Amino acid sequence: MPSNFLFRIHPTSGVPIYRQLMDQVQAHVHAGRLPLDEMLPSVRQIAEELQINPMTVSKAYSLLERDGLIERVRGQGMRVKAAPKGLLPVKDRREKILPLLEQVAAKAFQLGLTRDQVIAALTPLFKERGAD
Amino acid sequence: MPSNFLFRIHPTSGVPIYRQLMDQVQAHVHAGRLPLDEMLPSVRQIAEELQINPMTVSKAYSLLERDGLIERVRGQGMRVKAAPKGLLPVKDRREKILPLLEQVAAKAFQLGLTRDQVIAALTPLFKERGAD
DNA sequence: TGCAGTGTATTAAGACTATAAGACACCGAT
DNA sequence: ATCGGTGTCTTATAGTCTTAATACACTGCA
Repeated sequence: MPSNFLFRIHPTSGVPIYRQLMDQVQAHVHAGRLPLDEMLPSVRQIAEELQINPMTVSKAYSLLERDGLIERVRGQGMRVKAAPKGLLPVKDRREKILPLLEQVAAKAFQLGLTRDQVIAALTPLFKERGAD
Repeated sequence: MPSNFLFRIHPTSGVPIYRQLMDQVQAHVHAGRLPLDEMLPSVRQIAEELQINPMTVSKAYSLLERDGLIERVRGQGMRVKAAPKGLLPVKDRREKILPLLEQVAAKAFQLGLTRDQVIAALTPLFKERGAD
């Protein structure tokens, strides 16, 4: 069993709890801490650990399932799902990430970081996955 | 008057508008883009520009005044009360944008977008800010 | 003195977030 | 079949966020 818990809530951030959970699941999947086909902690388990309501966790899980990142296994729980790579045209996928990129550009401007500095910081976050 | 507007709202971020405004005012003050004793844009001016309610801007201003960052001048508006802090080292500024970049990388991974595709989508967003 | 501009108070309404307690269908194992 | 586990549905309640329309005291200026 994993010794350290995977999730944490930042109460002062202003971001809804279910959104924070979604972001962290996504990050863990990307980082490989939640491998493919791995079962996620149960809603009651996370709710107990974070002292929040199970329905809040359920809301995060449901939206992640809608996004195709995880899947529901009846009577079992939620499982990390293989990315259905390429179902959507590139243009649509780009549109989905655009709001995030706008935040990046705004924050970079705020901090006085150039485009190249941002790219330099962003590049190592992309994992090597052999040929694309 | 400055040609470029100082504030921007990200509707998809989940962060309340008044919190976004507070963060941006604070960043501008710290960076010196809003110097000491400078008058801030009026609540109605910002509300018009961002297509939001004046009371939402007022809420941000009131909380910033409570924090001592700005002060109210009756009949005039809000004035910057805090001195600009020195620009942080690049390393610290990079740290501040890192969580956002991790989110970008994770989302890109989920969508099956490569590093180059992300950069291609990000670059034009920097050009809108003028030369760096 | 008017007048336009400043932030703010008020009231009302709607959407969203989170909690609580209970119930359900489903699954695996005893 | 029973039991404990899974996610989810339902109902209700409370709080926050945002908008809208109106009004007020205050200030600088013509």
